[in-house]
Amino acid sequence: MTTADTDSASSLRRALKLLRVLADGDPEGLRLKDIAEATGCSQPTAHRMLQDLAAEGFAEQAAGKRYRLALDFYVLAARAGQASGLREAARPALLRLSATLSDTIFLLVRNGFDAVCLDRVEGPFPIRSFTGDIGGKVPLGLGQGSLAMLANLPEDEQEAVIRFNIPRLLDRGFLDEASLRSALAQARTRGWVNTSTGLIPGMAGVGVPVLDAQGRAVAALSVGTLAERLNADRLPHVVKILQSEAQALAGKLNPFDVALRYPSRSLSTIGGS
Amino acid sequence: MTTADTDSASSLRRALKLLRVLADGDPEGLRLKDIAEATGCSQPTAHRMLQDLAAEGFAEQAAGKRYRLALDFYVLAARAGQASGLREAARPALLRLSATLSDTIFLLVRNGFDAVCLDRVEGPFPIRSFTGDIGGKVPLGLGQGSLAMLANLPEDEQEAVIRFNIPRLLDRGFLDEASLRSALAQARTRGWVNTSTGLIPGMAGVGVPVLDAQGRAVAALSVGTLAERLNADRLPHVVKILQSEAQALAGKLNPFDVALRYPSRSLSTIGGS
DNA sequence: TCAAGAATTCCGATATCCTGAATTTATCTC
DNA sequence: GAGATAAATTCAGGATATCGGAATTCTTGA
Repeated sequence: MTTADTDSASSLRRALKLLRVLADGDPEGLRLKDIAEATGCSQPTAHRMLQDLAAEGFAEQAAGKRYRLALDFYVLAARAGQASGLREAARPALLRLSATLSDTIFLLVRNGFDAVCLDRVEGPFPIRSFTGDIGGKVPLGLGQGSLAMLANLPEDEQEAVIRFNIPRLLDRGFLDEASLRSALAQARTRGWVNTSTGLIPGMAGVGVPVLDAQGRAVAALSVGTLAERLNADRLPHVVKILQSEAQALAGKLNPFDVALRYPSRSLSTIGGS
Repeated sequence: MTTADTDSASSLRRALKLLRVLADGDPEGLRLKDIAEATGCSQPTAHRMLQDLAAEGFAEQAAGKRYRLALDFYVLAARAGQASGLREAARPALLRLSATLSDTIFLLVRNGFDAVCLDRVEGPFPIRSFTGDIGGKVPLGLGQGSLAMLANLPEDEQEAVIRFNIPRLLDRGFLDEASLRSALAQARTRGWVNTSTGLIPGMAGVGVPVLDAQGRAVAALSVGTLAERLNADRLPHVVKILQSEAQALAGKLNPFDVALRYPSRSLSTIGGS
């Protein structure tokens, strides 16, 4: 709690919070009153911020006076940057995997103590997953890809993440620390994860890490499918093809230094909030 | 120039400009000094804004003190594009089209006076296009999909767009207003556009509009390929399959009210800047 | 049609933000 | 490897833009 987020913050930070509110809210748009309430600022203030956001193309007013994020925001993010670099680089792999396996494929990256779904290509089967849509977050350790990444972090980081995430994992139905650690050990030695034990009934998946030059996990590719589609016959094939794509992707990533934004400030920031 | 962007603007708008600078800049990150210069504010000011952005997870410091956009920004943006859920809804169609035609498929939406590339699935052939990557913009009227959308706007809107875009189109190699209007008329009656006349040598494409319940274009599907791959034999087939997907997509869109953000403020806003 | 609620505008007080200078840190050259 | 240069970061005072309450206009629902 070095920098409290409860009380006063700079006007910029309040505006950014406002953006978050918009992003989390109904895609159809939010009413000014609700926005003001959610951000904790007065109605005129929210209104003025939204005016500025709209003037810059970051927000727009839909029918019914509702405010929502505008396309420019998306365009900006899509255009450039490290995250989208990875996404662009991985897109062909996702498409190939999806076409070959006829299943839903996820691209995850690590962000602090979470795994974030950067991209997803849907297969023909209806899937339920923790990660959910693009942009969805899960604690590191929950789910195939998420677990695969956690297993391939440097010792100390892994330990810090585990300590921080254990309560969150338990909250979401995970068994206990011992089984997490044994799963991690297995994942590290085998190089892949499968979740047939399924916290989600009827679902199963395989996740493999994408490693950087130092052998640390920077991302993960994973498959989510129906449990019946991951039988003993098919599993080895799925693992093999996933690993092959992950390795190819890792090769392309060499020039990138995917920032883990971990040791510097984020630990205290995230831990403290 | 109602609201000048040259001189003073609210601090929020300056911060948003800063975000633009970051997005446009080197993915590896930008130096504080250059950021300050690009945004036109002093170095300490830029620094403070970046601190706030970093604290909220919108920016981060890569190695070498360089600043760049951070993951949270992309996560948020991923949802901004979903304003209409269009991208998710269209994804399967894009994949089918790409698989069937073995060509590059674009999903475009209208945004003010531009067509924006919301999604793209690459085919095996190397393509050059105006729209470029995801997030890329072109003036309405330039390119297959862009033209298909413009052709299917309500009269008055179309007229306003044409007036505004003519100079921009001429700048980019378009012939003249008369040929634009005849192309639009043809596009409207036929229901599709093909650009074999190619402003880009060797390239050709087909674009069809995605219409809402009122018959207005809200999006477009288009194919971009090598001119030799769009011969008289194949063209009808491509048109047919594109139209069929566009129609199916339009059906899915019924419940949505895709805001055109047009008549209210955007015209003056965009026109004035 | 009326009424209640929401959105937008206005205005004064004040907290916040900006500019300039100083200090620390990194980078470059030899 | 060490000095010098340039950038990054911190600090403080003063000006200004920001904030919130109240009034007005507009919309929504009865």
